[in-house]
Amino acid sequence: MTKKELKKLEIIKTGFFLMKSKGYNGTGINEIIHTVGIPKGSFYYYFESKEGFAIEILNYYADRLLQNVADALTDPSQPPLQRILKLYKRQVADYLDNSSFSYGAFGTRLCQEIGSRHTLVKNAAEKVYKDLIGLHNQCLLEASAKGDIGRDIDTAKLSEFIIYSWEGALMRLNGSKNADSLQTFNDMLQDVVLKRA
Amino acid sequence: MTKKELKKLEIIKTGFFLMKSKGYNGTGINEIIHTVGIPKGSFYYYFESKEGFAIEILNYYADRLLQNVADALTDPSQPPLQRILKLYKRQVADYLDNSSFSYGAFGTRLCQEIGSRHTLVKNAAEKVYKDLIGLHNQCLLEASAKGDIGRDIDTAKLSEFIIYSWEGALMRLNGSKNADSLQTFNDMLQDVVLKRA
DNA sequence: CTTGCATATTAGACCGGCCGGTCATATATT
DNA sequence: AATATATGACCGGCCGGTCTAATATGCAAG
Repeated sequence: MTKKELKKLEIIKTGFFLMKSKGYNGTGINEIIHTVGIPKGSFYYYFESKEGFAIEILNYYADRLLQNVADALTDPSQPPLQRILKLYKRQVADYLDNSSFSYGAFGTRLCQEIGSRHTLVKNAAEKVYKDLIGLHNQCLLEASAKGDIGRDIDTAKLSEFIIYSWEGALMRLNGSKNADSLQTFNDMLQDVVLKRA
Repeated sequence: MTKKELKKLEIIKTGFFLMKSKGYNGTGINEIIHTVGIPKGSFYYYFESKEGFAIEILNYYADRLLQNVADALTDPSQPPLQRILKLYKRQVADYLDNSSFSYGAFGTRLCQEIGSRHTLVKNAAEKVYKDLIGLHNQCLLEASAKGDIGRDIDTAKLSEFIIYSWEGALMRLNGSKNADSLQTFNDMLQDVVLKRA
C-alpha cells in the first residue's frame, strides 16, 4: 500500500467515524481535515468532492462487510442456519469489542439523508444491500433444500426480512451505548424466525 | 383551532415533507418558509428555533401514530394476533394511498442524523419508540395468555423485534416508489413470526 | 357604529459564521 | 528538471437567527 493510499484510508476512516454520528450534512470538510490534521487542499487532492468522498467511504466498508458475510455464510463446516446465527453472534461480539464495526446501517443512513439527491451514493448503497440479500438467500436456499426450514418458506423474502430486522436493531444502538437491541435481534432470530421457519 | 394553530400546522406539515426526504441538516429554514410562503420572521414567531421546530413535527406525528396503533392493538372485536396483522396491513394500504404517512421512520431517522447532539429531539423520539413497544407488548401478552403464541416466547423482545423489522422495511422505501418492502414485512410477520411463535 | 389603542402577526433586511470548493504557490520526491 | 504532494488564503453562497418597522386584528369606551 502506497503512502498515498494509506493517507486516503486515514481520511476515509476519520470521515466514517464523524459521519456515523453526525450525518453527511452535519459533518463539514473543515471538521474532517482538522481531525486528520491536513490542510484543505490535501483533501481535494485525494478526493474529487464531498460526495465522491462519501462514496469511497461506503465502498471501503461495503467491501469488508460483504467479505465477512460471504465468508460466514458459505462456511461448509456449518449447517446453513448455524452460519446465519453465528454470523450475527459475531457481529454483536464485534460491536461489543469495538463499536466501530456497524457499517451496515451507515449506508442505509447515508441514503436516508442524501440518497434522494445524490444518486451515486444511493446506487452504491443499493448494490451492497442487494448483495447482502443475495448471500443470505443462497444460504437459506441451502437450508431449504436440506429441509432445515419449511420448503414453503419464501427464502428471498425471509432474507430481506432478516436484514430489515438487523438494520432496525442497528438503528437503535445510537447513543444507547449498549448492544441490547442487537442481542434481542439475535434471540428472536434464533427462537422465533429460524427455529420455527 | 385558532388561525395561529392552523398556520403552525401548515408549517409543521411542510417541514415534515421536506425533512423526510432531505434530512434535518439538509433542509434550510429558507427553503421551508419559501415553500410555505411566509417571511423569515414569521417562522421564528411561531417556533423558537429549528430544533424546537423539529420536536414539534415529531410530536405532532407521534401523537397521530400512537393513537392509531393504540386503537388497532386494543380492538376487542379481534383476537390479539389479528390486531397486529391488521394494523400493519392497514399501514401498508395507507402508504399506497398516500405516501405521506410513514411517520415511524421519521423519528428514527431524525435521531440518527442529529440525535447525538440534539438530545431533546432524541428524547422525544425515544419516548415514541418506548410507547410503541409497550402497546405491542400488551397485545402480545394477551395473545400469550390465550395460548395463541408459545408461553415461552419473550413478548417484550418479540415486540422490539417486530418494530425493528418494520422500521427496517420503512427505510427501504425511500425512493423505491413501491411498497414491496412493506409487503415483504407483512408476509414474513404473518408466515414466519406470528404463525409459528 | 366609530374611534383609538394594545396586541398579534407580517415582513424582510441584516448579522456573523460556516459551507463546499478553488487556486496559486511552496516544498518533497524522483 | 519534472512530477507528486502539501499548504492555507480566499471565494461566493447559504446557514440559523435577530431586529426593527409596518400592518392587521381584536376590543373597550364613547
